[in-house]
Amino acid sequence: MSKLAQRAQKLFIQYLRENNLKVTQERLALLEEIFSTGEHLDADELLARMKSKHRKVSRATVYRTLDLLVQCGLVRKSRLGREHYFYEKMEPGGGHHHMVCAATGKIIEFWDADLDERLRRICQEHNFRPNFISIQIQGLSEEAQKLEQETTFF
Amino acid sequence: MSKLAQRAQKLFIQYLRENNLKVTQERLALLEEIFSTGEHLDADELLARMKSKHRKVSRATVYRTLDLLVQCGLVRKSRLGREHYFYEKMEPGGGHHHMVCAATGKIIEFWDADLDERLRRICQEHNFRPNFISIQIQGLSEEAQKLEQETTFF
DNA sequence: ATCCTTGCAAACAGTTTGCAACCCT
DNA sequence: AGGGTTGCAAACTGTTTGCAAGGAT
Repeated sequence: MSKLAQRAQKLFIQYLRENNLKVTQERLALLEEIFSTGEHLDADELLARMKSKHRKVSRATVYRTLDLLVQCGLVRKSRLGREHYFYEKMEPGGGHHHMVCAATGKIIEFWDADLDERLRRICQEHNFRPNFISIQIQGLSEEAQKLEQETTFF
Repeated sequence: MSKLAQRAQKLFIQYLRENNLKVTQERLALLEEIFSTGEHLDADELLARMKSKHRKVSRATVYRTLDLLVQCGLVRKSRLGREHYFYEKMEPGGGHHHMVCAATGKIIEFWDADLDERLRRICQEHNFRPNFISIQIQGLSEEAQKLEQETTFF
């Protein structure tokens, strides 16, 4: 288990205790799985991974635990232009933005400090606190561009 | 009917004819309603408006017509961090971005030329054609900030 | 007359929830 | 022991689809 994962577990347990919630096998196993993998995953993916690797957990528990993790700030939940939510672990200083292909759903991550700074200023102007910023650019990825016939009038 | 709406209708009819589709009452009425109102609306809102104003149209037809309008570039469809899609008419030169409150779902529109330019450059770097850019910033609006107790560890 | 479109209701996908059995503390 | 938690299945929300009746060309 990585150092980050260990820290996350500690924080999660702390959060659970503080709120009179139980530290269960399922919750710890889910947290571990989330922090042991790459970036984006949706509930089904997580469920499948749990089924194959650690331990069987019900779909309901997956959703309920993800909810808890979002509430305590260890995971962020977004809807990137597609049909379902996806989740990703929060990493200290691991800020990044997303670019989403409107046709294929492909997600590209990128980071641009200038952009970030400008965004924060814009948020300020609108009295909007950017506790976490997640940009979503809809566009067409390379692959999609090949298939596309454009029909834009304006 | 505004000039923009008229132009949209003309283009829509042209699009329909070119594709061997029929110019029906329902389609025209839906287009008119979309172009006669403000910015964002979801399928249900549109359905409700049709029910009260012009003419009853079925939910299925609403979705099917919206699809057509998206395909011919007169309407854009996004998912702004929330549970359903929303649609908005395309206006020539009416580019704008969205900021979405992660808590309340409130949508703020804004425009920032610098930001736009920077985004286009980033898209280029990733071989991503931004046929339309729609940023989504997740954050907390003023109202939500009042209710919120922060629990962010990182 | 032909073929497309509509409306209905059923199907669907992803997510949420009520409840009895179960597990943490 | 007690109260939160799990798993199951049913409920739910938003969207899509099959099919018979109706409308556009």
